[in-house]
Amino acid sequence: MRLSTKGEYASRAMLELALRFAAGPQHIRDISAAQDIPERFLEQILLQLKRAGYLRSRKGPQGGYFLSRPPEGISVADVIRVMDGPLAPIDCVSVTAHEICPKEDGCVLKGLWKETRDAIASILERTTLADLVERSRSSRKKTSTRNRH
Amino acid sequence: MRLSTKGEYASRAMLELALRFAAGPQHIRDISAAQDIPERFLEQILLQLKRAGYLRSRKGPQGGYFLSRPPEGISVADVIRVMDGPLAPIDCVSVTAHEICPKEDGCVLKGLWKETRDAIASILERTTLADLVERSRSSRKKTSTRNRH
DNA sequence: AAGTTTGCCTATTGAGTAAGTCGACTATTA
DNA sequence: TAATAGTCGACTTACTCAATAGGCAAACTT
Repeated sequence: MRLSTKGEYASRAMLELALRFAAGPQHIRDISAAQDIPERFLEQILLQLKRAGYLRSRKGPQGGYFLSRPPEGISVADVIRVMDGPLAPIDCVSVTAHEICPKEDGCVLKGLWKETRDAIASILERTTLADLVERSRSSRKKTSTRNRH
Repeated sequence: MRLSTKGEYASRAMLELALRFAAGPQHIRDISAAQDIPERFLEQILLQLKRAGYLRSRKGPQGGYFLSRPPEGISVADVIRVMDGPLAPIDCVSVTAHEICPKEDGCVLKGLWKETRDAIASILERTTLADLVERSRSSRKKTSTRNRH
């Protein structure tokens, strides 16, 4: 039940972009540095997220990446599905990659996998980047009040 | 968030063994046939589950595998952990493979992964092989009354 | 217009894992 | 003692993951 490194990096990068949403385009290099993600690897990840429609970009100096819509409109599930595919533990219970199970009869395990899928999806779908930003800001306030820019 | 084939096969095999728990040792071959799992592959899986303490075996004619304790005492989480390792999406929130996160401060995502892990674990830990057997029997009764042996 | 900055795209690599196969060995029982 | 069945380790094949690299295209600067 593992999340790929790519999926984790993508989540972190999107969070970073959500945190700086108001500040306009962000360079790959800066996101890479802020979140400690290999630059060339991050490049591919952002590109993938762009192709999926969650990011837009601008070239040249003052260029960079930015969310294609406000953080409220993008869930963690959206991000992970782009990077890692369906959330379901196995395909026969996936909503996005539904595949007919040859063993239709009394496959009790199928019910269990579906339950699992729904539990995962319900958490990741209702959690938006805006939620993460909010949590991030409130936890930062509690621990220390440093405002690095 | 994928379950490996091995994890799925293991679950199916254990369910099969739970269904036939009263009948004594079951041959690899029969489990393989009943659940449509490659025989030599299943061999390894059962061996692994044996080493983990969930199965016992007997050699020679009338030999085979059987659960080391009643189906109530083995959860699906137990089985999957043997085959695929920790249930957690990433190691820093795993109970079994806990690893210190270098980015301690305000890692909001960590909270989310933990929530996800707990949701998965709660389902798979409370579901025992006995539960699956029960569900299997009641659903079999509903759809048809064929009793293949 | 030239040059710099930045993202865009494709290919490649190296490591590791996943899924499955194989051959020989050992214990049990008829 | 022959047949049955599990045990063990090695091997294979294909694929995926994580990352790197090279050149291209757009945009901004001077």
